Amino acid sequence: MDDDTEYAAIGRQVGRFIRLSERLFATLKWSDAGRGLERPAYMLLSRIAVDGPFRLSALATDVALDLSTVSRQVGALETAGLVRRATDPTDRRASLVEVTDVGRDVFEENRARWIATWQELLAGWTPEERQIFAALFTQLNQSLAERLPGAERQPGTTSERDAR
Amino acid sequence: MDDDTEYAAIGRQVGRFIRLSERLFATLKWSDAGRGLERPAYMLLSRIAVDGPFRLSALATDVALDLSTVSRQVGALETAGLVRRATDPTDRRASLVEVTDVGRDVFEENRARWIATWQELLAGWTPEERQIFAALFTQLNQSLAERLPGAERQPGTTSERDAR
DNA sequence: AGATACTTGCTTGCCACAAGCATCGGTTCC
DNA sequence: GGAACCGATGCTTGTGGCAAGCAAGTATCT
Repeated sequence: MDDDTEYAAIGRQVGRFIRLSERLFATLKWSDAGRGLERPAYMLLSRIAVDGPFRLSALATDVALDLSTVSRQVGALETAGLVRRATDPTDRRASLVEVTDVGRDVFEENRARWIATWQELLAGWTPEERQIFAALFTQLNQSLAERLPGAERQPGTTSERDAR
Repeated sequence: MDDDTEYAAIGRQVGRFIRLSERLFATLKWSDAGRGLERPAYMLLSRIAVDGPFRLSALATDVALDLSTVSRQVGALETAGLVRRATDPTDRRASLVEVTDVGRDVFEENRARWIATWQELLAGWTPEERQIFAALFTQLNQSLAERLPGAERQPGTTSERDAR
């Protein structure tokens, strides 16, 4: 009974959070050095910059986006010169996407800004709170990823989550 | 610094979470009894059902959506019969939106489903973890809301939904 | 041949911005 | 006192745009 309200509280906060963080994303100034890039492109850029060359398909499963979307976004990143494609020598159907020097700069700048945003947002928190929150959040994402349909993670080939 | 990575970790989880929860929303079956409602309509419905009659403008600030969007979604809800509008007697420009009986049923059903989802997702968590997480999450949303532009919330009494 | 890695065309959901309409509240003018 | 006016407010509607998925196509691998 009252247990309900506990879950309900979380559910409610989640709903609110999604909305708010969407707006947060939207209002952030992304350093794109004048290139007209979309928000999700930066998500991909950061994945690429952090975890080395990716195949498009690997990226797609990693961020839980349709391959077609990834294809377009990577295309945009490539046009903007933040990312470079090389055909996979072992399979010429596939491309390996990797970050360029410019791309890395842009990434670093955005990363710094993003981190600063969170430092600001979590200013009043104790280190323990931050730590616990991060841990629980990670755990939640884990469950979420497992629960989602189409999240057939085959261990081995895909080096998705866990990052650095 | 290592401090960076802590904030970075949270930031990263946030990004991931947004994506995942979008998919979670998308895969959820909303009880709409055959009415073709969009996802955000249910968000509004739940706000209306829980916190009584709302003015559209109050709803908009509450959920951090543009008034035009709210207007359309409420229109859809009204057409679907889940919600009813009455002109505010004290100000005939304004409408008070309130939930209908059917709307309440739909809301309850969705709420139950939503709660069940979270029970499932947080199955492995201890009560303490859930509680802490809920609290921190709430706090985070608070900071987020304050930080967002156009959120000129006064800390005192933030009940922007008096109206009635 | 059949699977795989991607690309491209199309549709849909969702959002914001801007212009417009009705109403309100206060001021001015008679 | 009341009519006329004026800017502010509550909402609606028109429009445009991004991002996501699906489906069909192309090239390549096995």
